[in-house]
Amino acid sequence: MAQKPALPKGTRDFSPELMARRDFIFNTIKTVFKRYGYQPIETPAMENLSTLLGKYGDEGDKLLFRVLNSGDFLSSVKQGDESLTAEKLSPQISEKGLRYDLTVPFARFVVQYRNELSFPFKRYQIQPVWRADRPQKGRYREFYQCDVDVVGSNSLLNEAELVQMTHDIFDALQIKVIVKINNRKILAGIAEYIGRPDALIDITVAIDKLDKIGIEQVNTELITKGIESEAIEKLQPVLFMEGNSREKLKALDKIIGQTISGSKGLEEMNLLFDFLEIMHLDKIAELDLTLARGLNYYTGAIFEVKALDVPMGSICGGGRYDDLTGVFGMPDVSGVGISFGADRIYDVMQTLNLFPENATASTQVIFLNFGAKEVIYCLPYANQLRQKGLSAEVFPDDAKLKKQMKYADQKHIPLVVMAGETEVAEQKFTLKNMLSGEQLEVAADQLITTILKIQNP
RNA sequence: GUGGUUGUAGCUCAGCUGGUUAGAGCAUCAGAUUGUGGUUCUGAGGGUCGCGGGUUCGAAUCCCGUCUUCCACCCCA
Repeated sequence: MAQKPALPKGTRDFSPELMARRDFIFNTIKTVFKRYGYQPIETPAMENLSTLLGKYGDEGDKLLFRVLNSGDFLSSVKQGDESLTAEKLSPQISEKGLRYDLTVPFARFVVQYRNELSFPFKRYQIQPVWRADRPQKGRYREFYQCDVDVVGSNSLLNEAELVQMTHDIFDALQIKVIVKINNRKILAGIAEYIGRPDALIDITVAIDKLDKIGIEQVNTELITKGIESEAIEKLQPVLFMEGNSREKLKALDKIIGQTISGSKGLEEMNLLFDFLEIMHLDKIAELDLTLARGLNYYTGAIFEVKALDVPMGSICGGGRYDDLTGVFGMPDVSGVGISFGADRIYDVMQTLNLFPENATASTQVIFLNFGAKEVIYCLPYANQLRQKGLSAEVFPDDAKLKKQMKYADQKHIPLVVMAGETEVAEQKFTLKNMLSGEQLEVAADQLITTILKIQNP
């Protein structure tokens, strides 16, 4: 019985054409990562739920894909008197989950191999992650992240380097971006200043929506979260703050300069912008106090990158986490990193038509098949081309020339080599340029040099 | 998780207030062209109308459920 082929919700296939473009993105990103001394690692698609749960907040826990235990996973389930809920059943039948991001598995990795790594440890990691979210524009259930992180260094130079790599990558991809930067310590200082340090998360999440829903709705949300009106009143000058990054930092100093975390955060940001100015990166980076970022583990700088010419969620995000390795038993190791969302970058480049034309070309030369004897005549020459570094193929079947030509045409193969009875007898080949349609005859011993000349003029 | 939306050939879509045998374009394959693609002409194949149930003499069409698509919220790359 034939079944309809289909994919799980929110997942996609990638054809050769798509892969050529995706590889273009991955290669660009990788090249930059390596240029700054980062080394690749990979971790499994699955992690134990114990390493995943509780790292991303309640929302994140809900979005984790859980993997059922193998075998008769129900046999050991203990059912009490109370009714069975998914929440109670889940830990009994599932102990593994698909990774939700690359940062937490990396933290696990660092702790596990701490004695073999030399710090600061700089790694990059390009792998898919899974989230059981509802798919929509730019949001998938399986997508690739390209993470760069450095752990074991507190220096703000690392933050500056991440911004610089971000600049290099999007410059190479020709996407115009703005890097928004904020600092959790500043946010904490603000929460402290208005007298609600406990409500940091609620406050930042509400502020994060400022440019989306406006000041009044933000204030409404703060009220529903139980923030007193005097506190909201004290918050207003921060929300209305204007000027460039430096001016904002200066103005903030008057407001939260006295708070412990606030002053620390301001100090960090001033130093970071010093670096960015020296590196001439202050044009693409800006301080954005409304940037909150949900991931719970960030403690210092936070980043988000948005494409300027396309309305789309962030294509890149990251920040500093002072104690992510702490939960795995390795305290006081600070890390900072950023993650590039390859799939969203793809969507941005697709809408802006930024992919280079020749990204799909693969085979450079094809030998048509005129029959058994003729193929034997061609085979050594195809091999010689491959040894010279050209990609060459020989059509496997003795099909009609029309079909073989059509194959070459649709695969965008620029050069076709033909050898039938006549060519074999006269020890030559017929070369056809598929772009111009021109044909020329070449002596067999001249074939390789002629093709090389055409391919690398 | 909440609200809305979509589903007809491989793809993009027509298909009227329910009424004979569900259509088009593109794509595929074959031929015109026995050693020549991208243009043209001719022909052919391809459908449980997402799936399940209901209403009806009769359902692609109306109703319910379910899955899927896309969108908004939540959250996020």
